[in-house]
This record gives sequence, C-alpha cells and structure tokens, in this order.
Amino acid sequence: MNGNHAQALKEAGMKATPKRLAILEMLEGETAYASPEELWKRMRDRFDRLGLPTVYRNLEELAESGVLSKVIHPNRQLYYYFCSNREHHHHFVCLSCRKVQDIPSCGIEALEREVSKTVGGKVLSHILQLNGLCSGCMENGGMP
Amino acid sequence: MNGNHAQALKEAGMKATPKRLAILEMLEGETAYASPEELWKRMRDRFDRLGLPTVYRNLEELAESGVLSKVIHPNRQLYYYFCSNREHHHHFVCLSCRKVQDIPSCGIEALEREVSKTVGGKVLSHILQLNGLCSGCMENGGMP
DNA sequence: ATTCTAAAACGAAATGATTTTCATTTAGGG
DNA sequence: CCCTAAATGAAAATCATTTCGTTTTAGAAT
Repeated sequence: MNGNHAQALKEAGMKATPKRLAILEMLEGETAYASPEELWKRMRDRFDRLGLPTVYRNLEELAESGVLSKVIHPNRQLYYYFCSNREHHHHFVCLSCRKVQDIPSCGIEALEREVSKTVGGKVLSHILQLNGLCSGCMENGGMP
Repeated sequence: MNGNHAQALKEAGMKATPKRLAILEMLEGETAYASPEELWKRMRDRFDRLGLPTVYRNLEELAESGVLSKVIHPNRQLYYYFCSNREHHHHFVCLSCRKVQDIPSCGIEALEREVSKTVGGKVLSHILQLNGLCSGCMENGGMP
C-alpha cells in the first residue's frame, strides 16, 4: 500500500518524499475530499516542521500528474481526493459531507435519476462544461 | 432591447438601475464571457463614479437570479456571460477566446465528438460534476 | 410632480486563500 | 557515501473578492 504510493509517485516522475506519501495515505483512507489546510493540520501531528505551501504545492502537483483529483467547488476553494478507479468515470460529490462517489454511466438526464437511486442522494445541480479551443483559436495555434 | 432588460430585471425582483442595464447591454453584445474587472473598466467610460464592488455584486446577483450565467474556469476566477436560450442546455466555452456556444444534446462521449463537428473546435477536457446532498446528509436535513 | 423609503451604490479598507521568494535540506541515482 | 536536482520552510506578497459604514437613488405612494 505504501509501496504502492511510492510506485505511483515514481511513475509520475515525483520523488517519494515522506510528506507526499503521508498526503496520499491520508487521502486514500478518506471517502471525502479535503482542503489543503485541513490536511496540513492533520499532518502536523506527524511532522514537526511542515509548511502550508508544501501541502498546496504537493496537492497541485499530484493532481497535475493524475494521482489525485481536484474538486470544483462553488465556494471556489481547493479540495482534493484520492480515487483509485482508473476507468473513465465521474463523481457525485456531496457539498455537505464531502463524500465522493463514483458514477458509472454518463448521460446527464438519465444520470440524475440514476444517482438518486444508486447513491440515494439528491442532485441539486450539475456542472457540465466542455473546455477546449474553438475553431478560430485552433487556426491561430491556441491564441485568441 | 433595453426595455427587455428592464423587464427581465423586474421579473427577477431587481431594480432596473442604469448600471445593471449597462452590464446586461454589454454582455448581450458579446459572444464571450467577461470578468468583473474587464466590465468595470469598460463601464467607467459611461459612469463617472463606478465601484468595482458594485460590478461584482451585480454580476453575482444577476447570476443568482438566472439572468446571467457564470463560467466555471480552471483559474478559479469569476466570469459571466449572457445567454438568452431558456431551454435546458450546456455550453462550450473556449479557454482561449472565451467564446460561449450552446450545445444542444447531452451525452458526454457523443457530445465531445459532436462538438468537434458542430462548432469545429477541439474539446480538451470536460467537467461533469453533480452537486447535491448524499443520502446521509438528506437524513440530517443537509448537515454532515 | 414631489416625497418617501428600502434598496442600491459608493470608496476605502479588510479579508484570506493561495503563491512566490529564496535560503536550506533532502531523496535517490551513481 | 556523494552529488545534484528536487523539495521544503518561513516569511512576505499577491490579488481577486468581500465587508463596512455612509450616501445616493429607483420607483411606489402621495
């Protein structure tokens, strides 16, 4: 499990530092997403010296390399979670308790109904946004 | 058109102030989303006294009441755009030129292919996130 | 048209999450 | 066991967004 994380870090081209491993261990044991500051507070028990920027940096880098996932939250703060599902899928995130649950299928309208049944929760809203480059920008090599 | 906006504001239960109307006029004439600060700078030509907080407040209130839409941007800054389409639909937003385009259908995988064809752009990523309350929180009246 | 009042707008200052800087320490290949 | 690039900490900066207390205004009532 620990070696598992070290392996994942190596594959991501990142050094397996104790703090990175600790972050992954904490998040792997959670069903909920966490904020950088929360993780920092919890990690201070295990490290006498630990800077908040280090937590921010590592979380961002881990998300960048796909080891962690980032939550898009209405309050626009950063949250991260660990998801071992390597298949293409989506998540149902609870704005209240922060639990993250996998969603297998992928059709919005049907999706909301299905979520209500499978996870027993209530979908209040959904965010579907496609990001990319429009045809005009494609022609300009990505410039507006 | 102007009366149209005044009407929309009235329906939203908001006073039709010159600054709100100006915001709607500016955004209606745009195919791209705009940041509060950009709108503020452009509006200063027309108002000798205009606070940036006023722009922020109005944009948020207009989005809250559904007159405007808010963009969820990777850089986590706020952007808004005007969309007159009252039907349920989604948007393709260009991260480069900020153009916002309607997307009629609603199935992700097929969606990305379709977008490539209909808008001629390239989908680099998509955000699909369902927000709501999980079953546990439902039982606790929305508390974790 | 004038008055009235709640809502809206104001500038200045505060906020606070996130980032940057840079000197120091560490992981891990050789 | 060394060496070098990468990682880290502390402090300070950033900067979009929000708050505060006050003044102004839109629009209903007169």
